[in-house]
Formats: sequence, structure tokens, C-alpha cells
Amino acid sequence: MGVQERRAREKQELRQEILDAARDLFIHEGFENVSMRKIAEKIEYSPTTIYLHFQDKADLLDCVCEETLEKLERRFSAIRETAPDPQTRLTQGLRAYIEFGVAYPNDYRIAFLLQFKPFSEPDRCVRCHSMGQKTFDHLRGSVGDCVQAGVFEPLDVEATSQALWAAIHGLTSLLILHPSFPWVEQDVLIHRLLSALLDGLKCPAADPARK
Amino acid sequence: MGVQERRAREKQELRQEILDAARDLFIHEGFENVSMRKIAEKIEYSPTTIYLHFQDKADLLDCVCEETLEKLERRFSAIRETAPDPQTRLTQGLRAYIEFGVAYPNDYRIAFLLQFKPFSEPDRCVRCHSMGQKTFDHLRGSVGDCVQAGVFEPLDVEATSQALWAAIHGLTSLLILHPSFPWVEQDVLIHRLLSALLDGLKCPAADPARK
DNA sequence: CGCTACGCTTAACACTGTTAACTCCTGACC
DNA sequence: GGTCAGGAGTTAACAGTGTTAAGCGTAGCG
Repeated sequence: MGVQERRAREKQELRQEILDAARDLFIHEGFENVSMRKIAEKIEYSPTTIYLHFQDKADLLDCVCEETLEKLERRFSAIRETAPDPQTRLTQGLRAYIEFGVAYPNDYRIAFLLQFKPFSEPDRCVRCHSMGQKTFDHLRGSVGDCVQAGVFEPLDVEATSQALWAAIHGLTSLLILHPSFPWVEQDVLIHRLLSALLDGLKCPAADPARK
Repeated sequence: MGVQERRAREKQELRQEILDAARDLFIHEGFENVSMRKIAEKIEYSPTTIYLHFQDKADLLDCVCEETLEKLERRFSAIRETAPDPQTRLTQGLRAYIEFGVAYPNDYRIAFLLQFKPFSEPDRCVRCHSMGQKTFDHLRGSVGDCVQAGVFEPLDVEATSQALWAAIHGLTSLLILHPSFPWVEQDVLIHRLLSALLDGLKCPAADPARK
């Protein structure tokens, strides 16, 4: 009886242990600098043991990526709870996205920069795919609410959400990938991007104080 | 006498041959799927010959990247010649950037997505670094001209240029890296991003026809 | 002719992800 | 209690990677 449950639990525990080790190494040493043997060494098992719990290295990455997206999703949920109105919810969400990426560059890299490679089978990264959708829903919801509230002109919510994501992803990934570029002060840059974007969407009547 | 010149020329020719083979393979099979041995096989030399002309694989990538940036820079130069006014020059430039990335995804990937990795010595990618600056100068120039011409409000040209680059890089790289994402029609998306951005920068007085 | 310099190759090293074959132990059944 | 099955974990190996050290062979010079 209960022996099976115990075994299953132990198996699950080891799986989590592998995942923790992998995430830790990926983040601190970079995905491509971490070998299966290094992960194995960290958890003090043989390399092949990992393959009893994960299909391959990409599968491991997929699972780590899912956890990262969950973390990001929780931030958005928290903002949704506390933001007083649609516009600040949207603004805070966009800022939080960029700041998340800057604060955890390697997490971000795993989730958005190297998870989806060209020349790889498209049926990969199943886990993080659905989690990614869930995260994007927050953005879509925020934009939709802004339109409903009359903050934005009536516009294509889907296209606008995608455009906003693209813009903030661009800034985040450039800050991560090109740290040596002579960027202006980070807050200034973020503010410049967000204000340009949002000013371009706002209903003129909604904010007469706009100079 | 002249034998040295001939030898130098032959050396240069082989170097270019390696570069051509490498670029071709990188673009068609993806950088990480191309080994030094594959490149060597293509040019019918031994793998170690490559090391007589390039420091290592990353150096090869750097050179390919430089060529790509030159190609992009030539596009911008062409636009500069033909565009009738600053605003259309800027718009066309931004569009051209995105379309370049979409048309040559692997070139773009090499130049902007995997050239600058974290965890790599910062003194790498020397060549493409300066070429990248030259390319960015076009954008900065366009934005500056728009401000001068009164199309844009007086604004921080540097920060705005960087924000614009970030936004279009974001869209370009997402379209490349996440082709399976349910994107809206591409032209709609590009237009949505650009119009939101530029509307947010324009001097209200400059375009009274704005609805 | 002898020699040197250099272009190029062979062989090797220390890795990589991944698989097949094997061991060994534990729990279940007769 | 003895036998057997299953499965967790191992070792050994394969085919490949980037890169380097050592050696070969020839072309050009004195």
C-alpha cells in the first residue's frame, strides 16, 4: 500500500531537488555553461539519473522557465489587487515587467531569450507556453480595462497589448544583452519609453493636463 | 619581392572564403548547430586552418555580425538619401529595421540576439561594436532632425532614440523568437507599435489632422 | 644545394548531451 | 522464507564539440 505513495513522493522530491540545482546553476553560471554532469555533481547523483526525471536538458530549461513565469505572474496578480485604477495598473505592470527582467537578468534570459530557439522542434516548451499565455492575459486585461474606462481611445486591444509587450521586452532584453551600450540613466529611459507609448494611446479628452 | 604580396592576398582570400562559408552555415543551420569541423568541411580544409585566420568561433561570429550590421547600415543610408522629410525618414527607418529582421531572422539573431552574451568576456565583439554605433547614429540623427524640424516636441534625443530602438528591437526579436505566438497580422502590429510611439512624441501642433 | 619560414594537417585533450547495459535492492507473491 | 519482478541508480560508452600542440612538407631565399 503506502509504500507506493512514499516512493512517488521520494521521486517527486528528487525531481524538485534536480530542478532547484538546475535553476541555481543556470542562473548563476548561464544555461550554456552548465552541463548535465555539473547538475548531477551538485545533487550528488550520477548524470544519468537526471534523465529518469526529465526528458533532456531542454526539458529541464522548460521547467525552470515555467517557474520563472509563475513568479512574474504572481507580481502581476499582486499589482491587480492593489492598483487603484486601470491606468496605474497598466503602468505599474509594464514597469514591473522591465524591473523584473533587470533584477533577474538570467531568469529573464531563460524565460524569454533562449527558451524559444529557431531550428528546434516546435512542440517543445509546452509547460512555459501555457504559463506565458496566462501572464500575457494580465497585459491584455489591463489594456482592455483602460479602453473600457475611457483612458484609451477605442483601439484594437489585442494588437495594442502585443505592441506594448514587444516594446517593454525590447527594452528589457537590450538592457540585459548589451549592458556595455552607453545607455542613458535607466529610469529616464524606462520613463521615456512608457510615456511615449501611453501618450500615443491615450484619449486626448481623458487627460487634459497633458502638456 | 611580390611573392609576399601574393601570399598576403591568398591569405586574405582564404579568410574571406572561411567567412562566407561560416555565414552561410550560421544563417541556414543556426550558429549553435554549426561546428568548426562543418565549416572546415565546406571549404575543404582541416578544422585547425580556421584558427590561423580567426581567434575562435566567437571571433568568427563577430565578423559575420559586422557584415550584417553593414548591410543594415547601407539600408539606412539609402533611406537617408531618398526620404523627403525627417519624419518619413524616421518612420521608414524604423519599418526597415523590423522588416530587415523579419526577412533575415538568422542574420538578425546573430547580430542582436546572441552576439552579446552574459558570462562572456566583455572585450569581445569589438568589430560589430563600432559598426553597431554607426548604425545607431542613423536613428539618433533622424530623431534629432525631427526635433529640429518641429515634428517632435523638444525632448531628450538620446533617451528617445534608445527607447525607439528598444521598442522596435523588441518587436523584431519577438517575431523571430516566438513565431508560434498568436500574433495579429504583422503589418497591423508594426503599425500599432509605430503609431503609438510616434504619436506619443509628436508635437500636437505639428499634425492637426491627428484624430 | 641547404635552410628557414610558414601553411596546413594529424593527433590529441578535455569536454558535451545522451543512450544501452548492467547492478542491486526492495517489495510482492507463492 | 524463497523466488521473482520491477525499478532506481550506476558505469561505460558513443558521437560529437571547441581548441591546442606537435609535426610535416614545400616554396622561396641565400
